[in-house]
Amino acid sequence: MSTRRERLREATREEIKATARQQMREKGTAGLSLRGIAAEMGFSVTAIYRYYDSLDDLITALIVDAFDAQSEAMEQAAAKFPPTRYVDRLLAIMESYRNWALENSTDFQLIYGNPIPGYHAPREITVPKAASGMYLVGQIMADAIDAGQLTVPKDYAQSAAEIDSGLETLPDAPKSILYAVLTARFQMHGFVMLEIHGHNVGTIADADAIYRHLCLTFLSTMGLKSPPTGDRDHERTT
Amino acid sequence: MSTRRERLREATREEIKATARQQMREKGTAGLSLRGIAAEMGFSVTAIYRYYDSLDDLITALIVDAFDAQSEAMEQAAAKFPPTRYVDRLLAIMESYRNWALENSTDFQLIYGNPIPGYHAPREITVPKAASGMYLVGQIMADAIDAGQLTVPKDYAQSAAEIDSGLETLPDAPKSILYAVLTARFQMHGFVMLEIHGHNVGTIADADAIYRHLCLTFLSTMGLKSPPTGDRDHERTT
DNA sequence: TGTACATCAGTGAACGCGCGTTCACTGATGTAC
DNA sequence: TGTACATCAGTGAACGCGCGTTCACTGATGTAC
Repeated sequence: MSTRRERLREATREEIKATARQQMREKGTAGLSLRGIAAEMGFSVTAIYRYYDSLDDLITALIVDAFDAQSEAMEQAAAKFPPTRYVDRLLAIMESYRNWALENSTDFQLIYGNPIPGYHAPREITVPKAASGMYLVGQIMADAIDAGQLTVPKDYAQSAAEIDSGLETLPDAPKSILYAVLTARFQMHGFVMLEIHGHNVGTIADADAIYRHLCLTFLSTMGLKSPPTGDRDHERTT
Repeated sequence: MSTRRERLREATREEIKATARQQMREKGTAGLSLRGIAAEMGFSVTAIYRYYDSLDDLITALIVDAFDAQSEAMEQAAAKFPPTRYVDRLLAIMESYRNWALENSTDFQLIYGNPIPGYHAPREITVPKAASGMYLVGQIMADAIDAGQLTVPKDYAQSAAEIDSGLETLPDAPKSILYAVLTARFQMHGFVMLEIHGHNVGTIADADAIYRHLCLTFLSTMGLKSPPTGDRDHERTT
């Protein structure tokens, strides 16, 4: 039950964040400023303070939004296939990791790039957010293994001791699966980070193809025999 | 044949860069400023202009240095073992990638992180520099394969078409090897990037162990049967 | 060897800029009676 | 239904800060004769 005023207020808060994202797109994450946002909106600078206590406050809100948006993108990618098509869902998520980063590269940099000078993120907010997308991957992977569509590589089992002591304990997932998830994650993250900053230029001609191949190679180390088809027929209309 | 004046001049140029690195360590890459450097050195701001034409000029010099230092760290790591101990050399390089990044994290961020606002790196300088460490890896890997110590995984051969069209042509190295190098590189880079910004916190307890295990897992996909010993006996004294 | 001059290192004031934040204010919108 | 008052959105001036860069300058160091 929100009043008209509350709705307007919320709308303006959103508009400020949207304008902030636009500013970051144009000038980079470090180019973000309250004055720039206000000017873009036709506001006076001080009006912003009605909606956010400080610049830090606004940045925190942007970071939270970015984590949520990234998680949601991954969930939506998975939702394009029925729950039991585990491999298709995994591949879709892996593709969505890169796609979201490319389409929202300043949000991606805001989360994973250099910290903004003078800003310190409250850890209690960012740490839990950061892992949520990876939990989803771990869960699907566990289901896929239960269903016999994927297997944990022998290598992992042989070196269980190192993995056991090296990783944190997670609820509902054995450490071998966490390790597999991380392996994929590091590759995805490294690829995307290098791509965003232009460091793949001299070596990679077709980034789409190589990234996809990287994902498929990973799945094949997880025991996948042949590439999934990913038929459009089976995709859900969202 | 350098005059006394030229040597002093060069020493001051180096001192400025060293102070700049210190400033970045304390305030982050975006906190770098000519005024801050001058104050730290007990100089007036304008004295810096005797040595660098502008802030951009200085940043470019720092970037070039960082690329060189990273390459050198990798070469020195490889040099700890005799030339034919390919696997030990590869492992040492992979470890040095992370170690250098952790020990020189602001240099690493300067090269691979968010661009500094207002600064645009001259591509003709940074692009060739960036790849030189990877060439070294590719070369050792090719030698290791020739010597029968490693092999290109079957997966790569099967999907030669995608790799062939997706990658740029390199001198002296087949694309399958480039692909293998990139696979390792993405993992290393992703791990380090996440580690530097604190995103491994909730999941990884012993980063040293997991990173090493990641490297070994990679080498085992390259056909390595048992982990290398890396005996200290065989290491060169540098 | 000393002298005249050119070169170079470093100074200090000044310019114009954009920044986050504070403060006292105006005027519109909502609420209680 | 109208009136009195509280709440809230937004303004504009001002503060103090740090920034890169330009400019005319002083004094020391090196060089040519």
